[in-house]
Amino acid sequence: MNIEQLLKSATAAVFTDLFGGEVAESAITINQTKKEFEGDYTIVTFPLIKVSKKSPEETGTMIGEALRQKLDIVAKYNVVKGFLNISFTDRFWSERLAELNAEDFNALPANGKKVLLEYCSPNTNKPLHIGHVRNMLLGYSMTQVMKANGYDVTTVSIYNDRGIAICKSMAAYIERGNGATPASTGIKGDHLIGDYYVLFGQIVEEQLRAMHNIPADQNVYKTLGKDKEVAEQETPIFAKAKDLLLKWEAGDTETLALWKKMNSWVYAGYQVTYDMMGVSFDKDYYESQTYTLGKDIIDEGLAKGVFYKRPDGAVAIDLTPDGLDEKIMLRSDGTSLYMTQDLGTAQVRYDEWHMDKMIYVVANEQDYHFKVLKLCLEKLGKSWAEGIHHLSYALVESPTGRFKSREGKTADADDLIADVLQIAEQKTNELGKVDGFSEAEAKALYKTIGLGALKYFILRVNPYKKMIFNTEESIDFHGHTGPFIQYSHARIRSIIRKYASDVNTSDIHTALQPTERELMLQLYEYPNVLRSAADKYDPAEVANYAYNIAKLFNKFYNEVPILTAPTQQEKDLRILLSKVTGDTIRKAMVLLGIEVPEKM
RNA sequence: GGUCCCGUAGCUCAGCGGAUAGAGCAAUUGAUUUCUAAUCAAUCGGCCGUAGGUUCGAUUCCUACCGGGAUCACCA
Repeated sequence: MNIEQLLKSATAAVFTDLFGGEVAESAITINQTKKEFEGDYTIVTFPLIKVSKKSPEETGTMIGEALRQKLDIVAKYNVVKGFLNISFTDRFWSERLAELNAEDFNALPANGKKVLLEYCSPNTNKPLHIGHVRNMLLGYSMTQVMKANGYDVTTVSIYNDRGIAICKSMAAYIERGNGATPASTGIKGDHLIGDYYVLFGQIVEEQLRAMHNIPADQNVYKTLGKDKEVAEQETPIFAKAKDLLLKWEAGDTETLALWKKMNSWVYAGYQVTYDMMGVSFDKDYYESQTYTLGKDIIDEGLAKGVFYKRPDGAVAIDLTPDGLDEKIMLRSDGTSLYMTQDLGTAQVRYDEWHMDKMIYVVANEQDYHFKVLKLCLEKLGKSWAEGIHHLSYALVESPTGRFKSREGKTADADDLIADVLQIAEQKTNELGKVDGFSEAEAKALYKTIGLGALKYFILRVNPYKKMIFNTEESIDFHGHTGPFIQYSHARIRSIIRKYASDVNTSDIHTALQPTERELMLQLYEYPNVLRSAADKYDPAEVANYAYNIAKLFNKFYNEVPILTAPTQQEKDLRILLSKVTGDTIRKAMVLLGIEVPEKM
């Protein structure tokens, strides 16, 4: 039952009876009643007075009285200015509780729609950083949210495994690697390759210093008056990287072997991080296999007159009528661009999956790219293009500004995770929370809590807003945090364990305390939150909801005796309410990829 | 310069047409013979960037401006 819809229809019907005129249901706004007023739901009567021709108070009172008579679930009402506050009966809420327990609101029914969701998609020349963490959390959570909304979701990732970047790592490795491997150095594969990427930059600098006699205390690029990207091109090491790129493209066996070996180390390294984060993909794509895609689409676009060939031979599209610019689709030498590949890859994916929606979880610096991508596909007449959605997320910043890829340990995903786990362990021990736990159980708990803190800290922020990542705060376990919610769940489970007998799940009738009503009302909102999170592509809505439920429960827990309730009926009801609350917290947290412990 | 995104408490964030704008952190105080105090309750803290407009009603929608960021490559 959708209560708000029911109230709307009833209000519209009652309104016509009372005042004659019709009122559109869309003109009726229904909100949850604000805390400081009595009531469950509030009907705003201001918009209705034009037709009712009575004051807001009078209109509200008349509708309230009519609703009370018409619907036996309405216990009482009160009117404050243009607000009609409706209270449902205790019986009504008790029935909802039994209904919540019986129905599995974790998933809305399957809707037969297919979603392809791409996320993570790293460049294989460096380890994952905090931006990827936000990406993975959003991608994973969005996957769960869409599934819970009845979509059939397939997750994919595309590895940018070729190009000049990886060749730089390779060049540095050949120069100074001495055959190092992850096994020989004990360094995680992706970090090892990342180290050589960093080393490449250092070699460039060394060589430039030598070439131009720049003393060690002077900045190379400032002295040269050139950007790094320009200056590096004159160095031998860059020439080597470039040569590797050409050899790679020519299919040189030795180059390909090294490239494969180094990439395999990276993937093994990533896998460790993925496992820790709990993410996985149904299918991996590799740029080395897709980078030539899209030529067909270019031809198609030319044939359809959507694209045109410029005098210099490049293929372009004029998007100035759409407020954008002229965009090159294919280089004058006929080779692919990022856009070319993405057009091609999108088509290939559609041919394979026939998805209704394709969600790309990619940082907001690519907003323009995805706007162009979608627009091009639409102009090419691809009906499926409208299902494309760029889930854009903003930068994660450190309290002192932007995280630079090479400065500060906190930007690195693995370091971040390690920090959070270490602090979770320390704090959990300090509080004696693992007394009586086996070593394995304790370890599992540290992980649950540490990752819960990290994941929640990032997911609770709306994706398109840039967020400040403060390590101190991310591992805070008080207040609006993952561990607070986990703790609430553990408390609930503790009560259920102590209760020891089967929970009475029948429809229990007893007078309700205000906190009980409030909690029930919020629990009943769960499916709405699910829908909204999917519609807005925003897991933060689920995160904030879980917090609100946990907070309400703790209030209830402190105010009302559960196991020692005065009557059996009250006890039964409170146990059931606790159980449903715990279930709801768990379901919501599962959508965020956060585990919830039985004890902590 | 064009386009897009963001400006809400000291800090981190909710709210995005409705009532006296909410949480958490920080600061101060109180609650444990009682179901896990990683809890609860209370105090303190706001011209919702600024100025106009639309509306019965604007933090929320529109316009302009001011701050911050991104983007406008035959890079990815």
